Amino acid sequence: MCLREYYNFSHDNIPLRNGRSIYTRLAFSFLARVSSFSLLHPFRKVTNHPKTQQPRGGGGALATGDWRAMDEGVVSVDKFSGGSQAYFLTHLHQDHTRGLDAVRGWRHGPLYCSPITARLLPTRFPGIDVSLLRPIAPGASASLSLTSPISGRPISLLVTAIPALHCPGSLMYLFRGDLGCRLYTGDFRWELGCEEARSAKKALLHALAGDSVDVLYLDNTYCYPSLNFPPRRVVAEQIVNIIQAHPDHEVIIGVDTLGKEDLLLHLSRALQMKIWVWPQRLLTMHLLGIDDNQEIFTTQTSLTRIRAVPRYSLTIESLEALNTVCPTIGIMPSGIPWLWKNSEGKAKSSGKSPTKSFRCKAQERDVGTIEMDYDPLSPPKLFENDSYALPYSEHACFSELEAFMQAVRPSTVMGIVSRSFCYVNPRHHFGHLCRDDVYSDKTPVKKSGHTGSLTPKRRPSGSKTPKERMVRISSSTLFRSRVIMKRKECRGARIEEPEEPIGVT
DNA sequence: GCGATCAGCT
DNA sequence: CACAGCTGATCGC
Repeated sequence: MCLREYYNFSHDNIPLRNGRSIYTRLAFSFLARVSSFSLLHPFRKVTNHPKTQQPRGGGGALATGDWRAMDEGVVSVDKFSGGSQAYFLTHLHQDHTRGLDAVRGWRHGPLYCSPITARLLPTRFPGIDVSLLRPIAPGASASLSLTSPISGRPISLLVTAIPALHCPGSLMYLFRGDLGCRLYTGDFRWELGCEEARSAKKALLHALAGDSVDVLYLDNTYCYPSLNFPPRRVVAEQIVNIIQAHPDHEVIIGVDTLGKEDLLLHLSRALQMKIWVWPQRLLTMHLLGIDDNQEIFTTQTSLTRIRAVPRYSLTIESLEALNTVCPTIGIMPSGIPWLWKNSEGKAKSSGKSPTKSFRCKAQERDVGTIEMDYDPLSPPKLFENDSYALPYSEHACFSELEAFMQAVRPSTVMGIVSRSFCYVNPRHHFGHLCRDDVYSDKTPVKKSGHTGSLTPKRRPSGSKTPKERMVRISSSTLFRSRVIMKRKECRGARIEEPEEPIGVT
């Protein structure tokens, strides 16, 4: 395949070191966007107010209707379709910003987020009215005086931002006040072996001030008992070793638009090498302030053999194409288990993409239990001999979720991720860690919505007994249930409103 | 014709 | 089977 052919086919945004034709559709779209980049408006300051004391028991001070109001007219998290009085963004990944309008901007109301997210938002949503942004620093609180759209009575909330350690600027939100005590984790990691996570735990416990969480909305992405992976710093060092073992290779690392910066920084420092990123990613790095002297990241391909490329660009075809020009290895740092489990470097290359190869493996495993525990002694391979997948995850693994549950001990817990590998309701695994699991045996396997409003939903029975839930679930069961749920979603299945507010007895 | 949303895919 | 994200098709104004 000649170079021109290579750049003409779909994954044409991986550059070569000779620098030819590196600017791609992605790069051009970045340039178009950056032209409309404007300076940030000075943000309105968030003031702290004394904690609003509320009776225990999950907001029992208010009538049933006010719980629905929290869904319909008070507060939304990672949901921006309007109709609420205050909006909260946990982090700037695309699947958490649906409803934010990139062109016409944001008009629905005050939008709370971290200062880092506020800094990045105008680059992703150029039309946003920054005067509506309400940055909350990690650990800080803000008080909200809202109104029940049903009763017209005032609602006081105190929200505290907790570092989520998922990607730069990611936050959890702890809500206390007239609607009870609710913790929305967003996507998070919880590596208690690291100082950052211990500090986040401290901040969380401090914010709780002895109060207990009525409803925990949990990142259940990897809520499956055998999904455990090492801390990120351990995996980062493994990636260093892999690159060092290929001194004459180009290296392609798949990353997203935000996240895994610490990995790239570690690689750069450990290997004493710059890292190529695409132009928008470079802007992001500079906005994050992690490479002010421009010593680490570059958009010049001639300066380095390590390139961070959009994750979707790292495929069998792109690697094969690159290897026709120069020896290249691919590295996929990802928590997705079927990428790094036991491929033994013998992937089926008949498929056009890594996905197809792994789908075959998943089907072969359907008869058995999923076993995803990571073995660091076995070099993980992605889909060819020259590619590697490592469990560098920005989401908490099962043991971390368990530790989190033990620290929080909520009255009840709900998963916030519907499109994930594990869509089993976290209550199936952590019900015993809930103080008052009022929905035992009555809950759907999966929450219908992805993220968003803060009103728990439930569906009448039909789920398993507690004993049945303890049985390890085969991947075929997971797959079938998933398909069913997806079809229901496609048909527009709805979950009815809760018959009574959580915690009201 | 345009933007928003959805479907499909990786 | 998809962490998050791209692309093209379709729909409604």
